[in-house]
Amino acid sequence: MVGPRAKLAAPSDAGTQIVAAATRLFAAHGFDGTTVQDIADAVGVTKPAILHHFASKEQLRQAVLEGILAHWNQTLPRLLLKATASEARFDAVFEELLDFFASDPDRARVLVREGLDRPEETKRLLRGPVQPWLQAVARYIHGGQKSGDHYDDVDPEAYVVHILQLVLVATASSAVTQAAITKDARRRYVRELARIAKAALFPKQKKPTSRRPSRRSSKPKES
Amino acid sequence: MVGPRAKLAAPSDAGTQIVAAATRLFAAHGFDGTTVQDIADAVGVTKPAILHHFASKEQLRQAVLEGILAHWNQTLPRLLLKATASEARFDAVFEELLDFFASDPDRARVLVREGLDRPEETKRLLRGPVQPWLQAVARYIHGGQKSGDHYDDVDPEAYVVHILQLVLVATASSAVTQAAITKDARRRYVRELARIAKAALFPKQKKPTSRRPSRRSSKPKES
DNA sequence: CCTACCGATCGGTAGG
DNA sequence: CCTACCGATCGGTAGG
Repeated sequence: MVGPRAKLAAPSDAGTQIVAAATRLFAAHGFDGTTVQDIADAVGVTKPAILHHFASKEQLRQAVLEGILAHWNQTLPRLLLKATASEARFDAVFEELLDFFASDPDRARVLVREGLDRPEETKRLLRGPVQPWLQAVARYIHGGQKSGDHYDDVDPEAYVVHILQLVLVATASSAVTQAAITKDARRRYVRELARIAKAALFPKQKKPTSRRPSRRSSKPKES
Repeated sequence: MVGPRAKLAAPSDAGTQIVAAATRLFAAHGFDGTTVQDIADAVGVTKPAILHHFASKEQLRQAVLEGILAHWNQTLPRLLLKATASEARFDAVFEELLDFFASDPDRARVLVREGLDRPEETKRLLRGPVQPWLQAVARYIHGGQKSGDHYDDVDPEAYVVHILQLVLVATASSAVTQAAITKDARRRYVRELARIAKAALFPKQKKPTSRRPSRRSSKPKES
């Protein structure tokens, strides 16, 4: 142990640096496509040094996943507090959900890969720690249906799963899929993503052929 | 060479079998998570036999991708011929699109993995051979907007990208994500996926609280 | 946390 | 000479 002064000077200790590098490399190349040596090189230590902090490559993977889920559990409750079945709230919450993943696409990439590489473990995750959050959002939507704010043929549980999945993969591979959009890709990509999620939930008051922004107050039109 | 009779008797030759096994294994474990020996074991031959047909593991990956794209190019034109901006047509075309991927989820899994593992190559694919198909669908939607069948705030290019992405990932990881739905998961999963894609495109005539299927002629309801 | 290694297995290729 | 493989092993590298 070092002195109390040094404790605050080194909050980013070795283990944290290793998990950060591993998250980035697992996201880019996958678990099998990343060697312990790759991580050691990224951190600037030797391979045995990595395996001193994490007894196996497998334990390093679990640490990466736990780091992502911890960040999730820290952010999601605050995000859900904002959620009600009003249109303005939806925009705010959805934008925050996007920002949460977009702020570090590597998290989304790791999660998408995990679903492909380890389906059974991911199922247990979905049926366990993740389930309550999905159910909470589904209940919000169900409440919005009763009050007439949402379409009544929405399947709240399935809707939440699909939209979360769409946000995940859209974030994970945004750099790739935006290549299919000819110009102003980033803005249109995010905008349409939010529009789809919203249009599948909220009935529109205005006619499809009318152009006047009749009721919405400050719609950020393209300039 | 053998006699002409034997030529027709062996349409599923060694190369075809190898590509089929490689597709399945790459889908489940990824390119780096699959060894040439794994593929050899799956086919029932030795490793050098695999590397006789495909000079390297890398060339085998390209053969797998080409097989998927060939199947795509064979099916998509017929599928697009059906597409017009009518609601009934949308149901039929979207169902076929789902069936196309759902009939072999491994294809979707390989494509999702490819987007993560080789972003630059995937970008080139999207901007090259895939682009015309996306543009064609986008033009259909644009036409539907002009005739008032679709919302006028749909971004056709971005919509096509997102919905294709959603169908891809929903197919690739359906077994996993359905675990988050408590009961009757498969039916509700597919049904809500189609509903989201459709609700983001077609304005609804009926009020959100009404239940009667007012105008649709032969909706394929659950039996 | 390093140097120095292990059992095994990697993708790929030799001669036959 | 060709093809479609085999048993064995190449030089390197994996996780530990």
